[in-house]
Amino acid sequence: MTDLIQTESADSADIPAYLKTLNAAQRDAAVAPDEVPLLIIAGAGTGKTNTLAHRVAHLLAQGADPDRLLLLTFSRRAADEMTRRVQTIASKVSARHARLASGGFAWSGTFHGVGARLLRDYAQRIGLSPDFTIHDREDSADLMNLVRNDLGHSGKGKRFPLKGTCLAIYSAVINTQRDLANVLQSNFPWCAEWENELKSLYLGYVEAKQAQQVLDYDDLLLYWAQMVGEADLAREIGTRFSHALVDEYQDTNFLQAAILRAIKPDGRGLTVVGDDAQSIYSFRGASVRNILDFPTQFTPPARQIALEQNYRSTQPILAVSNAVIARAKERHSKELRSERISSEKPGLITVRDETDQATYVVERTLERREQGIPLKSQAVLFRAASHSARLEIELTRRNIPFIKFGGLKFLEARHVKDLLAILRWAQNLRDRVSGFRAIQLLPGIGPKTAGRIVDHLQNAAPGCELLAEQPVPEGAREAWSAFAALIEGLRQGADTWPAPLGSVVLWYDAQMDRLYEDADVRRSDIQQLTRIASSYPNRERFLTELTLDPPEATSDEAGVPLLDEDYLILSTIHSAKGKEWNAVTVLNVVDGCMPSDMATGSEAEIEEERRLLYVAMTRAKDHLDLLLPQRFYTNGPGGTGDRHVYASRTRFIPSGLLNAFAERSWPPAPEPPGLQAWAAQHPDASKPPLDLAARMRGMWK
DNA sequence: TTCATGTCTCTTTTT
DNA sequence: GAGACATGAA
Repeated sequence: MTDLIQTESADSADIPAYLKTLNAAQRDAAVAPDEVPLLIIAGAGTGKTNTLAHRVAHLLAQGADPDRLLLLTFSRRAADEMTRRVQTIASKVSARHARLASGGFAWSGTFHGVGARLLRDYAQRIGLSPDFTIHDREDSADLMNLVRNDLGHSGKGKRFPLKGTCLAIYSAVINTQRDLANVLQSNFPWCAEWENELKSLYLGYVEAKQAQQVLDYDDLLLYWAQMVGEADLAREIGTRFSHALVDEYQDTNFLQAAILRAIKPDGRGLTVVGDDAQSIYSFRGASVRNILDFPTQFTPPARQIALEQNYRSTQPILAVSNAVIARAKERHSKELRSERISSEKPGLITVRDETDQATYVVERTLERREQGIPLKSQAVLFRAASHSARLEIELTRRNIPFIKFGGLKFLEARHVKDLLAILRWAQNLRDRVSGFRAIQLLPGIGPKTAGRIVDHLQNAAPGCELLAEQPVPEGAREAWSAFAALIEGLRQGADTWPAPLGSVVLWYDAQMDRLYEDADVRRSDIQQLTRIASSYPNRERFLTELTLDPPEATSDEAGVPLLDEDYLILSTIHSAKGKEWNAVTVLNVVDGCMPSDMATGSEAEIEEERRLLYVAMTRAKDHLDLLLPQRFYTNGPGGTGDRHVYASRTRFIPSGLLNAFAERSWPPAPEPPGLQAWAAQHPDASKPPLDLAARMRGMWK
């Protein structure tokens, strides 16, 4: 007894103050020696990111240099969260580190973002121009389309895969590092007949990117992986970073794992954190194998620490979540525990259709706000961005502010892309995608003329691109001169910012009424873009960083609500990972949405959908509602938009699980009209309201 | 060659 | 409800 107390007090005396808030397993993970690679298997809500942040704090306390820490994760939202938490906790280690609270950790971010920075640093040594531009998915698809047309793959008898599909296949090949035939057969069987054409298309695509000094998202990883495939560079980059810590490791793909192995071949200084039950990104090449096989990839093998104490959710919420994931086919068995007692079962609410669903959510949300739960602590989650459309209408109608994460981005709007294309083209006249798009904004100029101009410029010697002399049809000459002058002005004023933006907006504004019927709605987006642009120091930074770090939330109003304003969170489940809210509502928990109709092809896909539901449910701290519209509308093939299907409860919640939920219908079924109700309203009535039998008899009297 | 119009197909999740 | 593609008029 005495012994025990002594040990305990001795222990707690040894524990530095900044680690005292952790439990034993978390602390083990935080202070584990860095000579051996470390794998932290952490269930939902077990303080995963918090533990990672404390490990960073511990490394700093032991003298690590914050500029030599590589902190990586997959999604931007997770990266922001990780960076923020690490900064907060690391700044508490000592006065010396207090400055880390605001900034610091230069190498913290998404794989793609950090990759882009490293590639710029080493560009010259790997034959890359340091001012390469980065194409987002749409730009990449457009370039793919240009090449596709050049090769004559479009419009000949049988339909060739669309540009987006071509890019998706290409991306799958890169990220999984499998060969084309293999990927086609397993993921895109309906395109298998085009294998040869696709191969030549991809060669053309790669050549086009190189000619224009453009990288796409996948290149950021591919070039990085190739770069550290060279022993010299691998060593150099490996020693540049004393430690590499990766959050959400279950979402990494083959390339990302290869990068880590290359810079930390013996695993020294390497820490990865993840949860195989939350792997939801296999559609872009993520592989659970990365986390399952991690320990054995090193000698000595990685140390493994599991975190199973859940601090987030109440017991009843965790119970149903555990039950949902327990039915998964293959998983790292672990049972999360919670000590948060509650008598409130998660709700399973049946509503008639999506309109009722929206009304219910709004009323319930307001009710909860009355009970003291601010809107910001409530979230509505859904499988696909479009599922919240009706809810958004209802929220707007009732003047309830909200922010939506995921789905169609601001940057994907056509008019925003137009404006960016002008700026990008001015930055790099060889950028055919931007030029092709920008030039066609002029009246009287179509694809043919634009293509010709773009070709001319590509072949012109650098510095000799004479815009005013480009061949344009007579009718467009005047408009072209004005446009050429605008571009020249932009090129000369490349180092002033954001002043030149004004002239572009002015020019574009004049074109908008001709281009768009709803020009006024789009104008407010242009205003917002101007505001965002002004916050960057120069044009180059604006254009390169916007692709990797675009404004991630959209709201009904132009401009993000003020920070002190309260607003409801709407988010796709994918974008919700790593987050938590007091009250969580999940929309459309029906077969067809969860699992999505698009993802029922293979068992692996269905299993991922199950994990997706698990991720959604485990975001909730105190209140969880799953909504089951009895029918929902689809824009299915042949349908005109108002086709609806009758839906049934998701297969992931079988009947055996129902008693763990509080089942309700909404709106509540009306009291059956009849005597009882009537009698209740007329307690003194002795006669029925209408005695039909007496009337029948009376007809014959 | 551009531009307006009609028909057909496809519709997820993120960097 | 949008994008790809075809068709025909200017």
